[in-house]
Amino acid sequence: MSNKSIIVTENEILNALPEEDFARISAHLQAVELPSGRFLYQSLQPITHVYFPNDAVASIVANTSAGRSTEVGIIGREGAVGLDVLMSVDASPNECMIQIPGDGWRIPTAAIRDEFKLGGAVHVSFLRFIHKLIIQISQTTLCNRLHPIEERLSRWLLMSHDRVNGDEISLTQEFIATMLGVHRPIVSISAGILQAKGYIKYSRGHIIVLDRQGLEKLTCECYQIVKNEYNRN
Amino acid sequence: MSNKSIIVTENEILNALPEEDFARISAHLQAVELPSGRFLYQSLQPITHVYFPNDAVASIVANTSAGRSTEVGIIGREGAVGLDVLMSVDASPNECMIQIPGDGWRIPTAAIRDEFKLGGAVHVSFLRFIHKLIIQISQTTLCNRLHPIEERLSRWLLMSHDRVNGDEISLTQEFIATMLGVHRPIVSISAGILQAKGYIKYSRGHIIVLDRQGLEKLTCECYQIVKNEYNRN
DNA sequence: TCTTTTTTGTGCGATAGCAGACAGATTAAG
DNA sequence: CTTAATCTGTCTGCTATCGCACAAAAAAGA
Repeated sequence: MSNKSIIVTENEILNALPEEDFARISAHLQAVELPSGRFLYQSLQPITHVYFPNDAVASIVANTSAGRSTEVGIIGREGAVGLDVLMSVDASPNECMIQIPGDGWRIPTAAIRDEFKLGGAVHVSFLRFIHKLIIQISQTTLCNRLHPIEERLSRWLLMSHDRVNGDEISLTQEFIATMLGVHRPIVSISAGILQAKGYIKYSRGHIIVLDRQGLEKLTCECYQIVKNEYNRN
Repeated sequence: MSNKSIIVTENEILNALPEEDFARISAHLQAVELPSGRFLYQSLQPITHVYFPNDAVASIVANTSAGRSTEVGIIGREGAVGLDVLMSVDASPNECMIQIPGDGWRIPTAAIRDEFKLGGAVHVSFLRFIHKLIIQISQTTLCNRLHPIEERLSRWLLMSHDRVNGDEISLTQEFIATMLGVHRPIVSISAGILQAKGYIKYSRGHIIVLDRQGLEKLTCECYQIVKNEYNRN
């Protein structure tokens, strides 16, 4: 009886591992609650664990010293948080926080490094995910520069929706504005437009996605480009 | 007598390799001219070689189907182009082209993969560079969203200047506008402001950096954040 | 030298998004 | 039920940048 049959996870990286690789890792896995706003690592502070979200969603955020922020990437059940430690660094100028609460697993930095060094399935699948993340961040760079707010908001909702169970996303406009790097009233107006079209239902910190196809039609191509990369192999 | 003493390179990744690792790699190195506009790889096309620029500078560019573009990263002598192939992928939705001509080395994808698999100094230093690049792209994501054009232009000039020999950067406003993802006349005005301050001298496709410190004072903190990451270890 | 092409400077109207403020609505707390 | 806190919709003025256009300047080619 393998550990895999005991540890039930929704995390797709863990799930995709061959049984023997998973068995070695599972010895180090710790179940964690991931409440909203929890920092998984902070700017230039040591990254102590790598996290594997189940239904939680995390944001990688860059900050200015003037206190403004933008999300540069989003990680949920399809990936892992903190893989920076596999690239011979202990910290990042960015920070990572839980955007949508849930739970997940974590593993200490030293243990994941040992496993990575073995060069097996873990090595391949983690590098593959790092590449997907690079593409996501790259596309966000372009999107931030060239695309209007409604398309960006739609994309952001779709990417969050892809990573949660159900159709509800619980977040204030203030938070969304911070993630998108725009003025808060802009979110109010844009979300109002999406609601008027019937794509979402919005009320005091609770968004319900009503019509994914509507959002997909409205959003920029960035959504699909990143999705294609995530779906590759 | 090692190959290292025969092959003279300005590329810092190659230079930093221990002699025996370099010796194995050098057997596969091909000297290449890198003329302006040359594509090192194109969107979703196979990446056939990894390139190590000497004095050439390459841009990683993301495109929209509508024909607009933005630079997401810049790579020169401090790095290598096409390391995507080490992450179990053969292609990227982005493209990479030579922005400032010069020369460099290249090595076929298969050879670099073999070397990477050995897990030695090459493995460490390439992963380390991938992380630096991720931080550069992340910071560009924030910068594109939050910082005004003059600061972004200054940063871009500084990053290019860091990677060339001498103080001249030969590029049209049209090209710079494409890289920064802005309207061309905006570049005309911004560059005029930098020139009026005496930081640069501009004339028909030739920029001469006159006062780095001036540019460093004017640019946003993004420049230093990325530079710190590149200087780490 | 003359002509053509490329590159740059500049202008104008339109617009998206910023900065700050404020009141109404909803939720939470006492 | 009452009060306080939080969240959202809306307004006003303001600025940066876009979109488009066009002419001047410089370089390249004939």
